[in-house]
Amino acid sequence: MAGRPQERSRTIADVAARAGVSLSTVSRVINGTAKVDEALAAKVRAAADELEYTASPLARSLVLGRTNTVAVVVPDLENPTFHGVLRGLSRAAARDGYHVLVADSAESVEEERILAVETRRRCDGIVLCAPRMPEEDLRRLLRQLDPVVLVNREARGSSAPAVTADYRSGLTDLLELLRADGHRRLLYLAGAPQSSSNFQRLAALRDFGVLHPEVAVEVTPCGVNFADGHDAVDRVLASGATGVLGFNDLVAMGLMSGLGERGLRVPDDLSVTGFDDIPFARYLTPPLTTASVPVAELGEQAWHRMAELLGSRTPGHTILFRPRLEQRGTTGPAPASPGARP
Amino acid sequence: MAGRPQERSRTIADVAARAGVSLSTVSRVINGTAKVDEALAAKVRAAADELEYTASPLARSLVLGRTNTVAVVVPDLENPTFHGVLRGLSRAAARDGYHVLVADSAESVEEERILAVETRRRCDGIVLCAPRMPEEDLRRLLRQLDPVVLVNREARGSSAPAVTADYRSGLTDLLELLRADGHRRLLYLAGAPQSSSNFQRLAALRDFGVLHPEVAVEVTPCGVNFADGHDAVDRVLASGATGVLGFNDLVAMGLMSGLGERGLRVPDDLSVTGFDDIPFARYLTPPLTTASVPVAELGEQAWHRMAELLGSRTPGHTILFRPRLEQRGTTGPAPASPGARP
DNA sequence: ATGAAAGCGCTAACAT
DNA sequence: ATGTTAGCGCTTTCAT
Repeated sequence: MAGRPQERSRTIADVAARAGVSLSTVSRVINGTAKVDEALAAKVRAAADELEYTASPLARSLVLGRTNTVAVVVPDLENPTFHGVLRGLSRAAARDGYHVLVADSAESVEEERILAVETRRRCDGIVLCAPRMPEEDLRRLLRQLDPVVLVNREARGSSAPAVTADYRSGLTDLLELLRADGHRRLLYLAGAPQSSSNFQRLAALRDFGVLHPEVAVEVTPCGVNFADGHDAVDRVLASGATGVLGFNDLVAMGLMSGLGERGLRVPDDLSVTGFDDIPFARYLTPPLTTASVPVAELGEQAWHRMAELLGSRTPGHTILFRPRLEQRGTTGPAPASPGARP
Repeated sequence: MAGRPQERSRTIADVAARAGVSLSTVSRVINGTAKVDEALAAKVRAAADELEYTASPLARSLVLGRTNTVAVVVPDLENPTFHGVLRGLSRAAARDGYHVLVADSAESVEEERILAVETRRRCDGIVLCAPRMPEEDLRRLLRQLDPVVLVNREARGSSAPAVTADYRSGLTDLLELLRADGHRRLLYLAGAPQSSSNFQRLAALRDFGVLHPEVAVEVTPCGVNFADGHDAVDRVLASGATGVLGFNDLVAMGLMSGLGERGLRVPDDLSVTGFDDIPFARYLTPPLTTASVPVAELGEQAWHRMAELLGSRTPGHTILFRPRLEQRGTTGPAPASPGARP
């Protein structure tokens, strides 16, 4: 004798009727917002249980002006970094009873703005990953989106808190490592030219150039994916560099794969570094030397900043994770005779 | 003379007042639901533009009984399979003007049920990935969740459409490949014992055992992660198998890493296969032989099934993607003397 | 073709 | 302590 599925879910009025009380009393009992006689309260709870009542989040949101939802806007759900951020954020938010909406702008900077604004209307705040948006556009957008937390970049002139990694110091560590290993010709495979984190890496390169004029550092545009790294192999070989810094782990892996196809050995012929320390990095053969960025923690901290904003507590400060150098198997002493290659 | 940020967003009443018309007229113009005099319509549009008005999705949802949102519930956002599903789903849904909510049950089967039911109230339908939920519980849950689309498993006795890969045939392909390469002792590293896709793989094992009694096939519990595969290396060596089938690519990679540490070579000493064909699989050294599952398409098709359900069109049929065998570098002829190992 | 008014399900004054 | 009522912002009868 299975009952047919309930056509429409129960409303607070059903519960009130069944318990023989007013709507407000039900509301008060459910939310514990005011004192209600224990006998009545019990009746209400019983009625609610019997009807399997739960309040409509929609109706509550409308009247409370609060959705208990935040959205995370990312340029590309394919990127391992955003997986981590999303995971960290989603779990942290869930612990505080918040839901998360995810919006993927599919790499389009145009879309990103529209998407963020539209999405904003369905939630209480935005966690924004917009690495390539020009800073001026970003500032304007941030005002529309408020409250908003930035991930992986900052915005000068805005009070929006950011949660990011210190890409500059991470790359500096990698550069110093290669220098200490005797490398004197280095090549950086650049990521998206407009992106904030690429910019920071270039800054590290400049600092390094000033500090160590004896080391030649070149830059070549490359990209952010495995395929980009793979395709860069010719330029890498032509450069004569003995140490190559990939924009990220994916690029480094792609390069290593291409190098392997050419019969070159890492780190014997060439040292290679990545960036991010994605889960597989340590398991490559050889394991990838990289700068480790705690992506899930980035997401978690992004939530904490957001929670502060939502609770109108003191706006949290921007927080920077310093990447940790992971010296593994793809870097080693510079080869004695860099020219001597197959 | 920058205006201060608008405190509250504009309502339809603001637009009506500014255009000198009634609320209904504004609504009709905005939604194109009825004929409105062109002159009036123009005034409304102008007013809406000037006020940067967009209707509150919340209020619309409440009155329309439709949120234009679907949720995807996954057991673990860390799993590469779900990344793909989420990506495919999110983009496909976005094309149809739908938003996506993501809920991560953090592996807890208990939570999963509560989470799904709770999340369901905030959206129009659920895309459910619940590989380990007992089938009876699942059936009950499906009724509460309706409409719902299942990913990566089916539920007998329920009309909920499913989108999944045919894990059984995928594993069969892998088994046949190893057999053709002369392997006569095989070992399967099992995933989560309760999981549907593990179950299907075991079915393939049984079929294969019947068909090819000359091949010995063992099963050992292992897991679903890199670390699980890595930790299985002792059991693998003890088994005397010359061909090992990892539950998935992660497990296979972990195993290969462990094998490497022991000085064993793949595929010379041992053949290894994965499952899924995650993005890195082809780039490992050697590239991983695996059964390719198009995860993003799984997500995309899940959306299409959901869209059918939401449009109350004929409920879509369950759809099965047949994994494609990717014969790459980790499999090869069985070694002449399987016992002769370091 | 347009407007007035009811109502989606809920909360929070405001009464009592 | 409990009930009555207004109202969140919108769509949709129902009149005109």
